[in-house]
Amino acid sequence: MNNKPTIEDVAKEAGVSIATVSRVINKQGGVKEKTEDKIINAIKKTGYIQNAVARSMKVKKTNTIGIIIPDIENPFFPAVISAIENKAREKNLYTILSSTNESALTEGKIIGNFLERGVDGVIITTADKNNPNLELLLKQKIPTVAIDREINLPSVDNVLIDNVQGSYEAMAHILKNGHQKVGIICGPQNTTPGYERFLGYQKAMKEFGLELDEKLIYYGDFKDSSGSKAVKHFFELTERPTAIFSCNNLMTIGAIKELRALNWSLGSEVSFVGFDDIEIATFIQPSLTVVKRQMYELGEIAFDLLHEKIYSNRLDSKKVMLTPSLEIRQSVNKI
Amino acid sequence: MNNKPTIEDVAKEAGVSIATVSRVINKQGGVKEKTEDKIINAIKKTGYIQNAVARSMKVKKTNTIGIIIPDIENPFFPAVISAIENKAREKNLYTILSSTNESALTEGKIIGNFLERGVDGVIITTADKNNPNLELLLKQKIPTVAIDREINLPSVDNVLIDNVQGSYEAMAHILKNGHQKVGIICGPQNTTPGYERFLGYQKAMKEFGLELDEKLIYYGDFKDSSGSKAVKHFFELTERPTAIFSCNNLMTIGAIKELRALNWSLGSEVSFVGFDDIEIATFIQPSLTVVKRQMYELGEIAFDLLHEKIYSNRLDSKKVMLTPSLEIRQSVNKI
DNA sequence: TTGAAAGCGCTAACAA
DNA sequence: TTGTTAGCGCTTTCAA
Repeated sequence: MNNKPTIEDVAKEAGVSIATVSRVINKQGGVKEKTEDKIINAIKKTGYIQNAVARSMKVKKTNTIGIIIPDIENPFFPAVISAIENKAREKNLYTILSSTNESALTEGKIIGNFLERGVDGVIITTADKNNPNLELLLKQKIPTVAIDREINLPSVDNVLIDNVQGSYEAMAHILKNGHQKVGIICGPQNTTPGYERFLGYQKAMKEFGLELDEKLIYYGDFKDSSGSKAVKHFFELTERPTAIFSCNNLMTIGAIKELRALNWSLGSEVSFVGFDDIEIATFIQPSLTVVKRQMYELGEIAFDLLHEKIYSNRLDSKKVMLTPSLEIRQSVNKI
Repeated sequence: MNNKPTIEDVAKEAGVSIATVSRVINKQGGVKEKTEDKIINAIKKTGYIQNAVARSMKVKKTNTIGIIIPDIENPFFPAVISAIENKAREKNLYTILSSTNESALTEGKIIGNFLERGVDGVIITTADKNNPNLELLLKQKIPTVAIDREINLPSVDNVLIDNVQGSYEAMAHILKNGHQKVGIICGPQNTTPGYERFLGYQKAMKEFGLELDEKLIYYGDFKDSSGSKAVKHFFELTERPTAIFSCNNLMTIGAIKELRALNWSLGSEVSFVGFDDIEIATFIQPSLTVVKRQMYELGEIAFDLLHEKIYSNRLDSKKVMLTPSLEIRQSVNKI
């Protein structure tokens, strides 16, 4: 940011006042065409670029929305972000993205930074819905939309998918095929998807008259390594599960890798359903049955809600729930 | 950004001047402990958060670096970004990410926006190395590091991988196995990787005494659809290639999908090597031989160069070249 | 249709 | 050790 030309340089060059220059920059009208031409030329000549920092200071708007996600390397998020970015660009809004790496501490820092920078709104998938730093957002009256993981604070909108329903359907599909011993690879229980997907599992088990078995419940962290650890754990059991349900994409990948390493045959020896579709699902044999959700839609709705919140000063707390669908392929065998 | 508490509110609350408050906020020392305590309390009481916009205006630093990538949904970039973000966070710098969707026009807008916001530096994988808007970055004296795709402008650093070498090795591996008709799925020729990977192909063909055949050269756009179109094109040839080399990950995925749709058997009927590793590579049968590169390292080096450029006012143009490696798996058969 | 000037919230030089 | 004050570059009254 070295001695760039300022609005004053342009004014001098054009022989007018800075107020007039400001008027043409912001297209407010009420400037003689001839004057405007002079100014436009002066802008070109000086290479002037409006200083958004100074502008933000006056208008108290940054035209920027902050996006906070837990893990940029989980392909689910780039898809959602892509949707948000496209919509934001249409509306001439800009996005700041930061990823917390599933750490509530980092999340707190990022929120602080976003507040300092003065974002107009925030879209967040929180690493921990009990993170006290989330309340900072409210204290500063920053319009906020939670996505994928619920935040129970007043005036925060939530765009969620019906995890219970999604995992219930997955489980029902497994159980209808006669499986009785079904292992689950859970996500963190302090996140909505982690908790709710486990709920769907429990609901299905109960409905089909089956008891929960602690040995068949593995608590993972949504990273692929826990998928592989879970499979190893299940494999070492004296009574192995005949089917496994994995609660997210990354853990599914880890699990499938481990299945292969262990020579535990997918489909014939152990059925499998994963939450979230993944690239490899249709490439492996048998292809993988998964719970699918509309990531693009999720991002778009979140953006629309945020936009509305920012520009209409809406203060209530809306909740949108999308229903995922079961994509039945070949990885569940009949018993 | 509604009537948030300002430094003045804190000063009033603590009964001191704003200068003193500023001193403790910025940890400059020279403040009596008792005064400092009063101020810290006042900050808590008022819920004050430093306004980074106003601060940036004075110190002419935003502590923000802009990252521009062509496609956030290409998993190569999240990996690189992740590395940059981690390093940036360590140094208390923040990142703004925007993706151009491979459009030079959008890229221009994003650059403009970054300039307006006053980023301290930019890391960019350009959609078009001839984009005239890139020069804006120089005019405004913004330290810039190009990553993956070269930018030939004075004072721009480049962190590249040796595409020629990588694709040469891939081709050499194919040709050594006796293949003579090798199709290539190229990327856009106005990008470094697109152009150079094609060069490596040509170099290998020449060295092995083979003629180029226009029918075996397909010009794609680095998206998966062109991978599948390319395979279809090759399949319809009266003399089909016995091996295919794909120039990026997404096109490889599209190509493999099409291979299956066409029942054109990978390995036995057509050998295949892809540039960049992909998740499915080790999941399919036969597993896919690929050119691998160090994405994390790429991001880290780029960040280090940028950081150095920003804080030492270095003006020369460094160039770092990383060498990719061939990961030989099973998708190339001997003829 | 234009210009002068106040002030956004902050930092830093200077003074006390 | 603390306070006063001049801007940073811009937008926006108010006046001309």
